[in-house]
Amino acid sequence: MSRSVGGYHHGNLQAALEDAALDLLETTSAPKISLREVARRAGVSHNAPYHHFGDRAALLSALGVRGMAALLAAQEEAVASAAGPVERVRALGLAYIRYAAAHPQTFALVFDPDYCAAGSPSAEMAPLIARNEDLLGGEVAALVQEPGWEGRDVMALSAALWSTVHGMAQLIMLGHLPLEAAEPALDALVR
Amino acid sequence: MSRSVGGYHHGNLQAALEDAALDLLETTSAPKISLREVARRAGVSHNAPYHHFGDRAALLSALGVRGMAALLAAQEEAVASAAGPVERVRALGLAYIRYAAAHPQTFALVFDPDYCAAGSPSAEMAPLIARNEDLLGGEVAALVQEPGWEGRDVMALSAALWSTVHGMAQLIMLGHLPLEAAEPALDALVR
DNA sequence: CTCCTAAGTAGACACTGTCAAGAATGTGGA
DNA sequence: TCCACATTCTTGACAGTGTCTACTTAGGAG
Repeated sequence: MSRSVGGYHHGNLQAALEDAALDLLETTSAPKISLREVARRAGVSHNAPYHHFGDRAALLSALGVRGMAALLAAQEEAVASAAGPVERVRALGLAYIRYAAAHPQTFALVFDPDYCAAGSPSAEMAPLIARNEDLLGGEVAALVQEPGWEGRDVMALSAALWSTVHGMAQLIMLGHLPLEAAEPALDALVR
Repeated sequence: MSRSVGGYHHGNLQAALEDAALDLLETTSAPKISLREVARRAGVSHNAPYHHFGDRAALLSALGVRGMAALLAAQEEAVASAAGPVERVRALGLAYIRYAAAHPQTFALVFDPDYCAAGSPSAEMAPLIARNEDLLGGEVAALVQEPGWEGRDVMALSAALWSTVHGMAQLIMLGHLPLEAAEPALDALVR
C-alpha cells in the first residue's frame, strides 16, 4: 500500500507527517518542533506538508487532537475496569495523571493555547472535550449519591476534581511532585 | 541617571531589556517572544542583549524569576490579611489563582520547563521556590490543628492543595473554567 | 594622558516558516 | 487510447530569527 519512497506521490503523507511529529514529541516540546525537521523525517521536501496542513500550527493542532483522544481513551478504559462510584472517580483521575506522566510533551500540547485554544476548539477537538466533560460529570453524578457525598453540587465538585487532577498531572510532569505522591495526596483530599 | 539614548552606553540596559520583555509578555506567550524584538523595543542593536544574558533562554528565565517573586508576594500579602487557619489557606489559594488569571503569560512562563526547569532551578529561582513551599507548608501545619482537620498528613495535604490550586489556575488561565467558578469549587472540596 | 575593559555596533551564518512557480503523477471523459 | 486537469510533491526565494566573530566607543584606573 505505502508507495515507493522517492516518487512524487507518497501514498499517505498526512499520517506519515503526524507520525514523525509524534515521534519528535516524545523528546521535544511542541514549540521547538520544526516543520522542516518533520518533513525531513518523513523523507519529503520542506514544503510538502503545506498540501496537508495549512501551516505549522495546524499540524501541531492535529497532534493535539490525537493526544486528547488518547487521554480520553485512557480514562474510559480505567473507569470501565473499576467497581463502585468512589473507586471509579479515583481510577479516572489516576489514569489522567499517568497519561500526563507518560507523555508529558503531548499532554502539554493538548493544553497549549498557542495550538489548542480552549476558547475556540477545532472541529475535531470540541467533541472530545465534550465527551470528557460528560465522562467526568457522569461519574461525579454517581458519586454524590454515595453516603458522605450526598447533596454536593455536581458542577462545583466536578470542577474541583478536574482542577486537582489536572494540577497534579502538571506538577508531576514538571518534576515538582514525584509520581508516587499522587495517590496519597489524592486520598488525603478525598476521604 | 538614565543615560542619553543613542550613545553607546545605555545606563541600565539589563533592566530595560527585562522591562521590554515583560511588556511583550502581557500580550505574547514566552515561546513567541523574539530577542531581536525586545532589543528593538529597548532601542539597541540586536546583539546588545548578549552582554547581559547568555542567550534568549537566560532572558526568559530572568523574567520567570521576576514572575515567581510576584506570585510569592501576592500570596504572602493575602495570607497576612486573613484571620484563622482555614481562612488563611483559602486566601493563599485565591491569591495564586488570581495572579495566574491576571498575568497568564507570566504565570505560564514560571512553569515552562523550557525556561524555568523544575529539576535544576536557577540560583535565583531556588530560594523563591523554597520560600513558597515553606509558606504553604506552614499554613497547612496550622490548618491540621483545627477541628475537622486533625491528624492529616501535612505533606500529602500540602501536595493536594497545591495541585488543586495550581490546576484551577491553569484551567482558568486557559479558559476551561470561568474565574467565578474558583471560589465555589474550592469550597466544594474543602469543607 | 594613556590604556584597559565593559558595553555597544555591524555583519555573517545557518536555520526557520511561508509564498510562488514548476514538474511529476494519477484520473475522468472523449 | 489519449488528453486535459487536479493533486501531490519539488525547487527556489524571502524575511525573520538566534548566535558567532570582529570592530568601535565610552568611562574609569593608573
